Amino acid sequence: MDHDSALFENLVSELRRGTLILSVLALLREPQYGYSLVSGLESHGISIEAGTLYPLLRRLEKQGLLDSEWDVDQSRPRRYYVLNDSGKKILALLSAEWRRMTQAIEVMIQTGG
Amino acid sequence: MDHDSALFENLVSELRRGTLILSVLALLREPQYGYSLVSGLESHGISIEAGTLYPLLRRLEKQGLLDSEWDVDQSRPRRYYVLNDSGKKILALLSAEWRRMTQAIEVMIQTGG
DNA sequence: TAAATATACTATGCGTCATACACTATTGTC
DNA sequence: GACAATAGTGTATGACGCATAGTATATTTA
Repeated sequence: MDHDSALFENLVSELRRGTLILSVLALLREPQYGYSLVSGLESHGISIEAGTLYPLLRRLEKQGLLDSEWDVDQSRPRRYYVLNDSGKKILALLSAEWRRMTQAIEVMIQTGG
Repeated sequence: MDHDSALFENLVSELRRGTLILSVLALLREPQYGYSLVSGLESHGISIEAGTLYPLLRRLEKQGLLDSEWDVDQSRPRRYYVLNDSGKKILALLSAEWRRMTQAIEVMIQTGG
């Protein structure tokens, strides 16, 4: 990997940053376990490592946006995560702010200011 | 400021992160000095502190995406920054990736997966 | 039986933003 | 003439985040 593409990859990482939370919150309106979240995001073209996701889930739960519980009734134990009311509220606010930002940026990309 | 809005502000900060670079690069297709960048971003609804912008400009220059020079012919010295060829290339790539990401996220926000 | 997939998780380093801080020149107002 | 507001550039540091690398096991498939 040459310098330019390394730099590009780094900038893309930074773009992904922050939006990751929004993506995860959006998917967590329905209960999901970690592995299904990784697959779900991947299927939407958003790649994330498990080692990145789990600490994020811990943090979101600590911040009181989601709840989690183990399901041990299936072939294998899975820990399910889902938004609670607070999380749903934040998701709505964040989505609105996201759209506002994307529109502003789109204008700048197109016109240059 | 209560807990919820503090949390929300924090998440918005994270959203802004990364997109800041894209915004700055977009505006720097035309030469700008620091203060004009802050005003320009502000007029698009993207707020940024000068203390955040200048280190970012240093970094982008160090990464070889932009050039800068002092203009001392005006009433007051100003340092102008502008994208170079490498920066323009990166901006084009990054814009494309940005649009791809926003579309993916929009789908997730709307459908939940 | 071997390999691939499914599944969960932690620790730590590196990089980035935000805040606080420091400084000067010009313009406008009373 | 004095004072405030605006214009303008920058640095240092702390808090916090992702990414990488690593660990571990169960189930399915070949």
